Amino acid sequence: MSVGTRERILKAAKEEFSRRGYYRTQISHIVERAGVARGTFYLYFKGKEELFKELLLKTVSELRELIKPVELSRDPKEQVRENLERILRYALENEELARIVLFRACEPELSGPVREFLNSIVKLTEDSLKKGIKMGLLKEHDPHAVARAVVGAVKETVAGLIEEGGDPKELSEKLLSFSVGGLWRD
Amino acid sequence: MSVGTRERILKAAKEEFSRRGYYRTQISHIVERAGVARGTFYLYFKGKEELFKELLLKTVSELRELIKPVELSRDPKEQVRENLERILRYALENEELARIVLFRACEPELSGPVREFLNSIVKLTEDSLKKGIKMGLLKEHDPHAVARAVVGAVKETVAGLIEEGGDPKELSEKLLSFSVGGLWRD
Amino acid sequence: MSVGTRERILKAAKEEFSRRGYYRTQISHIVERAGVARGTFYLYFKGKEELFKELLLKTVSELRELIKPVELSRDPKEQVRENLERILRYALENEELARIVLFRACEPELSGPVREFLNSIVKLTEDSLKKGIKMGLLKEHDPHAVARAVVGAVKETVAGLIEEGGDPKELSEKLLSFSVGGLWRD
Amino acid sequence: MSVGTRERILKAAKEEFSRRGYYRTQISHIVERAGVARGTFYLYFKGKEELFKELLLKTVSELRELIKPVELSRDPKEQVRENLERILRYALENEELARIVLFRACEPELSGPVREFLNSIVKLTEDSLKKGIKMGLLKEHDPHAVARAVVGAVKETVAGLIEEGGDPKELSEKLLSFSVGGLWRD
DNA sequence: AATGAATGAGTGTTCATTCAT
DNA sequence: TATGAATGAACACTCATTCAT
Repeated sequence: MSVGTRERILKAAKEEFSRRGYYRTQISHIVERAGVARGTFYLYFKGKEELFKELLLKTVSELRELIKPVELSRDPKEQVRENLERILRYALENEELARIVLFRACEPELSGPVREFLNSIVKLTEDSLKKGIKMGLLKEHDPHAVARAVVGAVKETVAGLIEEGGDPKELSEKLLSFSVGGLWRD
Repeated sequence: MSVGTRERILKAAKEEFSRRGYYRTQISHIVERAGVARGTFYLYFKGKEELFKELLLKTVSELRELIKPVELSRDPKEQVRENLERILRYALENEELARIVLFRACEPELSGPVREFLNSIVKLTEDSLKKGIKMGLLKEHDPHAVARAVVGAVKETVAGLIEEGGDPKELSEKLLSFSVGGLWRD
Repeated sequence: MSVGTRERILKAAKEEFSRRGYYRTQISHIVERAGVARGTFYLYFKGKEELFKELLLKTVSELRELIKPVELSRDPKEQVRENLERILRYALENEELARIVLFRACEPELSGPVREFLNSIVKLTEDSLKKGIKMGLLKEHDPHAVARAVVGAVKETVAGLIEEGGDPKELSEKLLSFSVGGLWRD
Repeated sequence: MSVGTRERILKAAKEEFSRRGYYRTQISHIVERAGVARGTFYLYFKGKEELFKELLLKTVSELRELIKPVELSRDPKEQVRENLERILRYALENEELARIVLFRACEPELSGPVREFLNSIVKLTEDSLKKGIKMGLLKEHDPHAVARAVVGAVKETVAGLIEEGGDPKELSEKLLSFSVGGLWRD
């Protein structure tokens, strides 16, 4: 068989979870969509919760790999923009996973990996901001508060991309331009 | 009785929903916390879903009232900052409601009012940006993309305030300063 | 007050039970229709079941009183017809009670009084038939089987009167004529 | 397995419904009697009400098939008697179903199919009576009133057969003889 | 590896009844 | 007498999981 049973179930689960959320998605929805029997599901996954967490962990780990550390040898703004673009592109190409991470992981017991990921991104951003400030490149903002704001701006941009479509490259440029230059003309 | 039964149930429900989310919260959790009998719950609320929606609708409607339109007679930046401060203060004083709206309203059937609210705020922001651009006050950004980014920044700042604490006034200033002036020194 | 609270409740209960049946009728239906508070109901009745049984017992006892023993000094057929007419008239004037007894007393624990009443009427009819046979007035039918048939014919005629209306006197004549003379012309 | 799960549940349901009536019968009664788990019930039936209605519909449809139209080529009385016998025999062989239809289908929302069936039988009887009158075989009775009476007599005879036992053939003869010839000797 | 019938703990909701006022 | 807020036992139905085949 060209595509394994496990992959069929994973694909079906992504679709169902992203449409219905964790609690409204039933095992029967998943196995029907995957075209396998109920029992087969439990040959590949310990249960519904484990499967959901696996999807979350896989996604945040892939997202993490998309974020490359900024090197001093190249323009840092461009590198940040590339990171943004990669994330936006990933969300566009993995819409269901992005939807699950952004909108469907809200019960406390399930959202742990996502919250950790976001916190680590906030931390990463904060450290970069601190570095930029120290190097004199950035204004003297409160790095933590601004890091949260920036991460929030990115999250919402990703959400917008998923809901309304758009071009990852352009959006990354707009987001960067706003973050870097602010709104005010003067 | 100094405090009504309905209020006791509402308070307990806010606490439970904000801690456990909609699906993990059972009626028995709510009535036990409220110190009333199971049947009493149904004297005041049609059911679990209705109660949850009531909490969501009440919150977004209160949030909406906190946002005052910007008047031309005063400094617009200060008015925007006041709006931000009011929202942050509300979230701090109504932590449970804020947590429910931000983190616990994610199942598609329940999150409708919240999504509508956020979309309306994005629209409002977008219109303000357009006006500011037309008046020459703001740079020529894509108003829609930037509006999403700004709303995302606010959302995440609210989330940070709830999770880590902070001062609404200071945070509103930091948020405004970042949005207005951007990160870059030059 | 011209009409007592107890009577108001009884009246409301008759209406509700006859429309909805025992299980679909709730105490709240009865007290709302009666215009009294929930608690008041329990000042006058021990509970829902007791009230229902009271209605049944009252009705069958009133029905019983309508059936006069046949005297030898007058035409027996006319006396039977008068009994029938009285029963039909009672059903027409007490439609709700009749409906309850005929259609709404079907759960085993509730229908006891009605079944006993019907059995006693079958017995009464049977005895009359036996007497009539002994006196040479009636054909030599199986008295028990025929008594059931006759009682069934009366029951269904009462039901028809309630559902479709009609004149008690005429119906009693038709019923008697059928029972006495049968269908066959020859 | 020699007998299917669905049949086991149906059998148990017939027994419980016929003994306790619709509302007093709990799903737990049915599944315990059937020897299956609670959830198994819902694999085969949508719910308690649907199952009850299925039993009613099945029974009235089977009863309907037992009633053969009277042909002109044979003695009409004998054909009517055969119809009666078939119905009585069915009731005897399907005591639980007969008991449900006769005694347990009394709540307005549930009794619809039974009422329709009885009305159609009254109509059928009425039409036959009219034909008989037109052909000069029967006396000039009010066909509708007499049809109700006849159907009532049959119903009660069925009830008596179930409660007290008896021979379908003999009972059909007695019932016919009473209906055809009446009670009066002269 | 795959099936799908069977399981049973869990949960939202109802409604007759009580009791403090 | 009358009230009506409060009670809590009861019940239908769901659905993740198991297991014999």
